[in-house]
Amino acid sequence: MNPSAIRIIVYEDNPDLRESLSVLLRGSMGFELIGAFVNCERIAEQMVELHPDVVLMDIDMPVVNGLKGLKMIKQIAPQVNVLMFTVFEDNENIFEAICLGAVGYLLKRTPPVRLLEAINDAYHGGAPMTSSVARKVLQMLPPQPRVADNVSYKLTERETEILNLLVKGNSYKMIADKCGISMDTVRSHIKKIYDKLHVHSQTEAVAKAIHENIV
Amino acid sequence: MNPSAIRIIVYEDNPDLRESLSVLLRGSMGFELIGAFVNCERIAEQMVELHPDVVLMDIDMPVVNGLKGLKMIKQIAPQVNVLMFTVFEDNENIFEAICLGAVGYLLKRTPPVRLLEAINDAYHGGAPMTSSVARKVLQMLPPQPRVADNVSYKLTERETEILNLLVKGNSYKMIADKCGISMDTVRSHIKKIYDKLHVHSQTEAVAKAIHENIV
DNA sequence: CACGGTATCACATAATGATGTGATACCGTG
DNA sequence: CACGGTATCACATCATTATGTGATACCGTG
Repeated sequence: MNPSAIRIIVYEDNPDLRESLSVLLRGSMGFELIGAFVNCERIAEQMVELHPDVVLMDIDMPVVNGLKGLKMIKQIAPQVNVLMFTVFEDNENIFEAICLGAVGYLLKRTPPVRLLEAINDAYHGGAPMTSSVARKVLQMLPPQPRVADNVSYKLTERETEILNLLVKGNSYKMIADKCGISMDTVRSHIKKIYDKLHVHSQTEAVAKAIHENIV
Repeated sequence: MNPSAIRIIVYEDNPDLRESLSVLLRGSMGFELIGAFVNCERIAEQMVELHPDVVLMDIDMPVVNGLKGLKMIKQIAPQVNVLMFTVFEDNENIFEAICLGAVGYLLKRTPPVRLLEAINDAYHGGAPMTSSVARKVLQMLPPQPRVADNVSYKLTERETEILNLLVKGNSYKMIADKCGISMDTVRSHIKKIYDKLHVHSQTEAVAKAIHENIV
């Protein structure tokens, strides 16, 4: 066993592919295959006993599929870098896998050299994925991550500040203290905020602020 | 001019790098360099006159930087695939660029072959980026699309219902009406909700509810 | 059946919030 | 310099919320 090599476990139900991967990994410097399994049934034990650095995880497997396997890994050994490895390039699986904490998403048609690079990247804190997967990930990003927020309601700086403090649960008195102004002034600002947001209570203002503005 | 080649414009202020890129692109089959400029000053005209398929955009340029250039491209010719090309790998720029619609983010240390692949990917609908950039993009994704909500706080049905009404801006009186119970009962429920959520005001409860629970 | 959890209501008090009116002061723009 | 916008404060009043204590009733489980 090579102490400096990246410790890898493969989950893959296809015997041929599993064998090819094994051969590839065993034959490559810096990589050490410490396990290759047909499915994720005993994944929990395998994680604690073998403590891999990187897991190569097929998605479409019988009994316990790769997404469930991923979920289990993240519960038991969240530090493990899991690379999804699949023929499918459909949004649903990609989305799921990313949300569950997979670090990368490779297609099975990835050439061997790239595969090794990807494992290496994953181990060193990267998130290897094909450019087509990356495009799908980009599409998952919220359309325009909040650029124009309070602007639409034209809150002044002070008002924005106070609204933020409100959202964090501060009372008038606490806001007055934190801002170094009197409670009456706080009242005055909040009244103006209500006018601008078209609300009539803290609760509504806070809900609206969280849904549409800052925070 | 090769009609089937990918039409590329490069924006790069460093003369050496610009020259290397030009040589690389001119010498490669399937790629056609249709322009290489020092900055984005005349980017609008260049877009309409040259209609590139892919733009390779340096970020750190004098006068008009790459992010501004990207923004202008997206206004004038949003279909153009813009690849950011930079030495920096800092979150702020990546975030900005992705939000503004850049299709990929390459580091200047990318080997030439990869660069050509990336341009090709970008042209064919991919989003080429280094694995380290991809990791940063993943971190931009919302943590976990809320699966376990009020369950964690073990609110009863009634309490959940009332909390929802609170979030929508209802007063005690309105809630009493809508639920057909007395205000005192509403008070009683809300008190219990506060206990369970560990808060002491409507505002905090609403903020917490929106951030962690239903709604 | 006794017990714990839920839902309901009542009474009481203190704290906080909502709204109104009005005033002073600073700042930048036309 | 006058004006509009912003920020500040004061006084006043009414409404709403927060908290506490206690009671009744229903329901399901052990």
